Amino acid sequence: MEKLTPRRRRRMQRVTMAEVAQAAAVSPSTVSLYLRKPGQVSPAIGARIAEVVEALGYVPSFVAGGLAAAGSRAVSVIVPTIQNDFFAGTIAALQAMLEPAGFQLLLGNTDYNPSREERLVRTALSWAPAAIVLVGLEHGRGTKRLLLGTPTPVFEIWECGGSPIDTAVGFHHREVGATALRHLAERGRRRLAFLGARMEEDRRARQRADGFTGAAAAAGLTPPLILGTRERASTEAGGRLLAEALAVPGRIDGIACSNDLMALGALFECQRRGINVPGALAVVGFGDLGFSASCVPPLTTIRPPSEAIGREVGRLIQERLGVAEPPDRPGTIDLGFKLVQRRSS
Amino acid sequence: MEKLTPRRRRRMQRVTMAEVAQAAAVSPSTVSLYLRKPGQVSPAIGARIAEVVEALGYVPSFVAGGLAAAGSRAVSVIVPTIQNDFFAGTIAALQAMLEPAGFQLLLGNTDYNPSREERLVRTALSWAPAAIVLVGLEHGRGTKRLLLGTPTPVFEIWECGGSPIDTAVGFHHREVGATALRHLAERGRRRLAFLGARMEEDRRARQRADGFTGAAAAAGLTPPLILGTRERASTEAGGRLLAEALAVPGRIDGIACSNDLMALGALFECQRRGINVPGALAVVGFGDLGFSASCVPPLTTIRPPSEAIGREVGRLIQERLGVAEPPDRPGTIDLGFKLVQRRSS
DNA sequence: AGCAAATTTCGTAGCGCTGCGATGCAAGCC
DNA sequence: GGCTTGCATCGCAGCGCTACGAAATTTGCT
Repeated sequence: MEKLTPRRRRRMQRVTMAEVAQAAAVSPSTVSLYLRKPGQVSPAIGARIAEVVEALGYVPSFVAGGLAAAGSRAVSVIVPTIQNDFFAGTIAALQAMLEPAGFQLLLGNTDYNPSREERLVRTALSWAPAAIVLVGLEHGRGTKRLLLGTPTPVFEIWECGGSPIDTAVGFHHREVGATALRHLAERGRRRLAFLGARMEEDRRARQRADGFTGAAAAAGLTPPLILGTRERASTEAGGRLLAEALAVPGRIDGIACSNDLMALGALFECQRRGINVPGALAVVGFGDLGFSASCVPPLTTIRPPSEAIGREVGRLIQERLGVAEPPDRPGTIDLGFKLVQRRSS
Repeated sequence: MEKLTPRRRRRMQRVTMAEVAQAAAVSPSTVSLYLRKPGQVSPAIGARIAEVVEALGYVPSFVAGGLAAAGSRAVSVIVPTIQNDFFAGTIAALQAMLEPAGFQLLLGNTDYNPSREERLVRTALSWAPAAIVLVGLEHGRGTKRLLLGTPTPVFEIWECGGSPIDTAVGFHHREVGATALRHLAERGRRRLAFLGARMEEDRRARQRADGFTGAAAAAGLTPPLILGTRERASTEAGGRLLAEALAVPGRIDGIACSNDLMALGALFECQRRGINVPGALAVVGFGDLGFSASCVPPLTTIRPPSEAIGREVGRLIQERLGVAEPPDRPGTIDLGFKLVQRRSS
């Protein structure tokens, strides 16, 4: 029984580790060891291997490596949208932490759709990533089941206060809303409104609105007007919602927005209508985006720890690298936020 | 010679395809076939497999699959930065095209650093992606060598006019600059300036500036003032550069910016100084970002085909899926751009 | 020098899956 | 009936690499 047709399989790589080993006159194990832990190989042989790698243009296969090592150097990040400076900042910071360690980011965006989130989590797990990062503490049944059943570390970011699957890194959105309200109250504002985008889907925006309302009650103020829109945050929506708020009887004198982009739109609307900010209307945003410090007037806003979240998660992932067990119990890291007062309030 | 210590290796998966096969009383090949091409398996057996998959919570391993199939369902995307609405839009569109086909995006950002680009390309290739997407036509020596040596399809996006490695999908930035200039000239502006960010690193911003200058010469105008900054585009930088431009003797009456964010900053600066736009100064941006239609005054800008690039690349990747050979010769797809006139000019 | 200990190198057995050809079996044809 | 044809299913040999333990070599110590 001999091979009649020698099976010819499609090859993936041009140069394999075995070829490098042969050219350097060492065993494949040594090449592998050198590539992973150069310190454990004698300098002479190391140099020889390095030379051959360079000469042959060898590129290791993470696919094969991941299979053999039962785990890849990839981190799955699943966010609602990347067209949003909040998450983009976190992702960039995370990437900056992870890149030196040779990690790759696997990106997915759910567009605030739970069933897409589940599909993405499933795909993510198929890659056997070193960790999986997703936004928020609320997930669909199926998603939760998938995540609870995996040994992969799970990081839930940009939210605090619920019960995380593994580790949460974020801050309290209710507290953000309450802070905005207290600030406006301190500035003497009494008739307030909250302008939000995507309030149905974005639980965190809703939490900020709730915190705003709650703090108003605590301060003995008239319940604030809560206005929302289905669309994503934009200056256009901000302008439109402000117009709506102004049309309501009983003149408002202060607003908070779920996003600086909305706040900027409100500022534009004020400019169009000749409303003095902060004289007639105080405006507080959320996000401290690129333009917030230099618009007219500069925007008072609440700065979330976007980059800090990315950095912290990056750090935790590396810390957990070798560790097989998840921590004894789920943990939450509250990174807080900061009110940045500028001239719009 | 018997196994004294039965080698125990770390397992990657909780449930493997073999276990699914056993539970469904079929061979692993059939499970694999069903998962990849359900139509080629009889309905009865297909249903049985589906049931077992669900019951066991089986998640296939793309790592093992990719190794066996010599190629993975991942697409590497390497951009200068994701903190920029331009590229974020392209990535989102690409993701939307690819997600239904089960692809994953591998993201990297170079921060406009060529050596980081090379490192990222190397990492990307290690994943044996179905395609690799990067921004621009200019790459370091090493990067180019890596890309020329791979059978993986390479897409260079957001630029046209050079010689692509494989396929380019973008538009002409020089032409963007020229269009901005011609528009300003038509509106009767004669003393012009161009405000750019990251001009050293961002070749495309430079090309827009060059096109602006070139068209000015062609129109017989005084050579425009070209002002740049090292930092990334921001309203703050836009305001500062406008201040610089206004300080130069010989009053300017029209500006073009390398980015709508810069243009917005210029508008803010005008507002602060009481300069009438477009009366005393016409402003043209680039990007048509979210706020551009609703700022004060609404911004005339040039809209790049951000999403169209993503969609087109997504389409091309799927088209190339089974095909082993790259197209006969490199190709370029010019998606054009559009001047959107609003009230700032 | 002689021996134990430490360090460096190697051989081998998979990781979980897919592609290829083979096999079995029912249907179609002369 | 004997033959081909077509279809569904199966068996097996890897894909390229890493973990593990063992072998070979060097080092340290008396």
